[in-house]
Amino acid sequence: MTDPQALGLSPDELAQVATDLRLACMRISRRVRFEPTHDVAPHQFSVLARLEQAPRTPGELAQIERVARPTMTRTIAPLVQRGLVTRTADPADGRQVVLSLTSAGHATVQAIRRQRDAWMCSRLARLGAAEQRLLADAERVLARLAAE
Amino acid sequence: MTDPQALGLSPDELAQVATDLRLACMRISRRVRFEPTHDVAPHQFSVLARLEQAPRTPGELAQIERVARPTMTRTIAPLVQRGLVTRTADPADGRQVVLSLTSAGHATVQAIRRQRDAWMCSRLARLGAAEQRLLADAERVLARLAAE
DNA sequence: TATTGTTATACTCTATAACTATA
DNA sequence: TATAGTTATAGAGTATAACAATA
Repeated sequence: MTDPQALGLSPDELAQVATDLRLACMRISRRVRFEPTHDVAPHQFSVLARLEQAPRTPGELAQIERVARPTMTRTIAPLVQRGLVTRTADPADGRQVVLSLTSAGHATVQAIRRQRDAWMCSRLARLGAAEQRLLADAERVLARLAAE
Repeated sequence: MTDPQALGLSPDELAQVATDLRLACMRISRRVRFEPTHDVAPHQFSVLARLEQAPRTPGELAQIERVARPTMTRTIAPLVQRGLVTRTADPADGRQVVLSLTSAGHATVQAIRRQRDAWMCSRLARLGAAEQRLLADAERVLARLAAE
C-alpha cells in the first residue's frame, strides 16, 4: 500500500484545503443570504422554515433556534401581524400556543427558497459539464460533513 | 457530440444540485460561525481581517464592509479599547485617522482563524483519500463561484 | 410549586441627521 | 463649500428579570 493515489492528502495539504473550502462555503453563504428577500430577516426565515415542517409552540421554536423565549415572542409577533403565521390555543394545555404557517407564509418561504436557489443555479449553469459533475459529487460529501 | 459524458447536467439535475449545494454551504458556514470565538463578533472580525491586510481609515472600512460611517465608528471603538486596534493621525490629512492591528489584534485574528479551520480540518481528516481529493478539486470551482 | 408565555428593561448593531475639524 | 469622523437619536434583535395564567 505505497501507492500515493491511495493515500489521503498530507497534513499540510489538508489544512490548506480546509481553509480554502471553509472560506468558499462562507462566501457563498454570504452571497446567497444577501440576495434580495421578501423583507424577511434571517431569523424570521428560520422560524418560517421550522413551521413549514410542523406547527410548533413558541417555547419549542426558542429551543430549536437557541434563543431566549422572550426573543422568540418578539420574533413571532411581526410574522403573525403580517399574516404569515397564525396562533391557535392548545386545547390540551391552556398555557401553550400553537403556531402554524398560513398559506401566505408557505408562499413566502417557497419564494425565498426559489430566489436563493436561482443564485446558485445560474452560476452552476455557466460551468462546464465536468465541473458540474464534480460539484454534484462534492455536494454529497459536503452534506455529510455539515450534518455531523 | 452525443456522448452523454460530455454533456452537463439536465436542468432538473442542475436545480437539485444547486439546492443541495447551497444548503450544504450555508450549513457549514453556520456551523463554523457558531464555533467559540474570542469574544469577537462577526462584524468585528471582518474589520480585524481587513486591517490585517493593510491599515485603513474608518471611512474606507465603512465602504468595504458596506455599513454607514457612524456604524464603523462604533464598531471600531471597542476594538481600540480592547487593544486590538490602534488609531494614528494621518500626517498628510488632519481629518483622517489611520487604523492598524496591534500585535494582540494579529494574534486574535490568527487564533480565530485557526479555530474555524480546525472545525473543517478535523472533518476532512476523517474522509477517505478519494473524498479528500474530490473536495480539494471542488474547492477550486467553489472559490471561483463565490468570487463572481 | 413548576411551566408557558408575555411584559419590562437594557445592551448591541444598525441607520440617518446634525455637528466639529480640516481641506 | 466639501470631506472625514464623531455625536445624537432612533429602530431592530437579543438577553435577563419580573409577572400572569395555567398545570
